[in-house]
Amino acid sequence: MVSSTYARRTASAAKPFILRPSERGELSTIIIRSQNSIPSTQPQQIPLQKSLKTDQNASVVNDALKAFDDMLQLQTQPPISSFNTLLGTVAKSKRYRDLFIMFDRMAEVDLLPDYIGMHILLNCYCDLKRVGLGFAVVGGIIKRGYKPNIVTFTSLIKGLCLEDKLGDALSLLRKIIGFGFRPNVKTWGTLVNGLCRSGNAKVALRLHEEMRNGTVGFDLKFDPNLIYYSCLIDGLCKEGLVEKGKELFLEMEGRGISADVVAYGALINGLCRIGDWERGRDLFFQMMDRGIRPNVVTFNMLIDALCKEGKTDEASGLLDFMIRRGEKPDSIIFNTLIDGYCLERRIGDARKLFVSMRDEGHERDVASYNVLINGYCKCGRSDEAMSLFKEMLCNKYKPTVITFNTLLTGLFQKGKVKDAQELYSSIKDYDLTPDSATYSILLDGFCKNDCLEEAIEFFQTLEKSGYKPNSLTCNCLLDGLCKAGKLDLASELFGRFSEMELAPSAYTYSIMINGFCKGGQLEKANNLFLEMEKKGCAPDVATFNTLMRGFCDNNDADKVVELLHLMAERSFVPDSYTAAIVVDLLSKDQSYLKYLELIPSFSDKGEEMRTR
DNA sequence: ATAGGGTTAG
Repeated sequence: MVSSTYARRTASAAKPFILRPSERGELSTIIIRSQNSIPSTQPQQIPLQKSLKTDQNASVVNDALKAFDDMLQLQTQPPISSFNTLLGTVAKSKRYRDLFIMFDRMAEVDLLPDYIGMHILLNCYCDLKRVGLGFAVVGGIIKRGYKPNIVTFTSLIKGLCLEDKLGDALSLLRKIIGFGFRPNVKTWGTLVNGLCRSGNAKVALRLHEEMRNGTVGFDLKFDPNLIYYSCLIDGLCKEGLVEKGKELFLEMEGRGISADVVAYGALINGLCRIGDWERGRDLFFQMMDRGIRPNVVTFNMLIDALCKEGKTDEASGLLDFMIRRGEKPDSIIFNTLIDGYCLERRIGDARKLFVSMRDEGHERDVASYNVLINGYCKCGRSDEAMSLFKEMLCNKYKPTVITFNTLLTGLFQKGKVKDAQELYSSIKDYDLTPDSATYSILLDGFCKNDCLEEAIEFFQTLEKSGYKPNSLTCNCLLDGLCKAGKLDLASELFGRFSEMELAPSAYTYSIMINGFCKGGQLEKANNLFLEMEKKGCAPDVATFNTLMRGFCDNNDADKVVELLHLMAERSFVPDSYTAAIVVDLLSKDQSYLKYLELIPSFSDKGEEMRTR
């Protein structure tokens, strides 16, 4: 190992520590007084500083920053490990902007970070989704004569996962295993988390099972812990595989690992999301019986679940209960409840809570505004949504892409195409970049407001700018073209999917099938239905419904019945659209009454699905 | 002194 170089400078070379607005867009700066100004013990805060009021770690971090500033000015420099401790504290609080300033300050006095310090920097880049810079740091680590270890690679794997480079993460893992590195439980946890967050919980589960069963194909010390299991359980639950999650939960406890509030939360949230509020509540009580104290996050899951069920008053009661238990509500809880009122179209109550937040000293954040703006938009009150937007700007809240996407949706819904276009062009003025959702909203908005030309033109501009539209964005235009009867243009765009390296989804096919059906080209619709299966894209209930609706409207009842049989064969659960088609079919021709027998077989399956 | 977990808004 190479020892770190300390070149010392006089204490006066170090500047007072001035923190700039951090990554999270905090509104002001704080100044930590340097020794030679006022010898105060407390860091001075300018009142505008928002995050610090709510951030419990803020004082710890501020103390660390002050100590760091002091240490840089000492005549006898403390050991590098002391700097590392402070770097580690700030890194843990995710105050990356401050962390970079610390590294800058160190560089100013020629104090090179050592092995640990470089890993803190590496991990920081990975968290910021700048894994390329992370690799550069690794290059620096090697250049300095250090050897990367499993910590180095775990950080890189996380960075790759965060940038959605799952394939690269996996091949890096394979490579280091080949080099003889031994991934540990944190490495596996990182990978499992990465897989789950990118919608690959099933892959994570397979990996888990292979490791557990010893069939993974390489030498492995499998020693899962609570956090590892929590990642997996949460990932499975988020993909709706709650029963698998429960199994893993039991497997974990079977290994003597007791669940904590997070592990329980994963399951409770999973159950709530699939609408199994009863079992979610039971689990909540079970958790409390075991002496595990629910916290704000747990309560938020339940409050959100109640809100989504339309039981906002009960949700509000639960919030009171939480407060009585001594948990301090945070902005997320309030935002959830405000959203609940909005969902119920109780915009007055939503506004009241929004106002009372400020009056009672609870910090609002940009999401509070976004939620309420969405509420107004959903109620068709886009003017009030826009005034709220202006109000948030006046109050120095920085809008996000979500703010714009919400407003754009609201404006298009009210047919205010010009306003929407204007708002869209203003996005860049806020240092924001539209995302794929913005593009979809624009395309969809143009199409639904009879501005097909604008939609086509916008799409072309996007492509010319080098942007690669994703399939969801293409679907918007595709749907617009189909609904406008421009089947030739739609077919052309559909035909370009592979050239654009996009895979049509079941939804894409449904759009095209619907287009052909409405255009009276039933055969083409049917061929597309057959084609999608050949290409490995499984139709879903909506695809069946679309095609059946086409045949039904075309009075081809036999074909509808054939498709109904096919659905039943494949254990599809029919929905209300399916039901409407069947009803239509029967009203057209009583002789199809005999096919009613299909319905009980469906509903049995539906029941089975629900109770499983 | 460096790597891994849960909640809201489109």
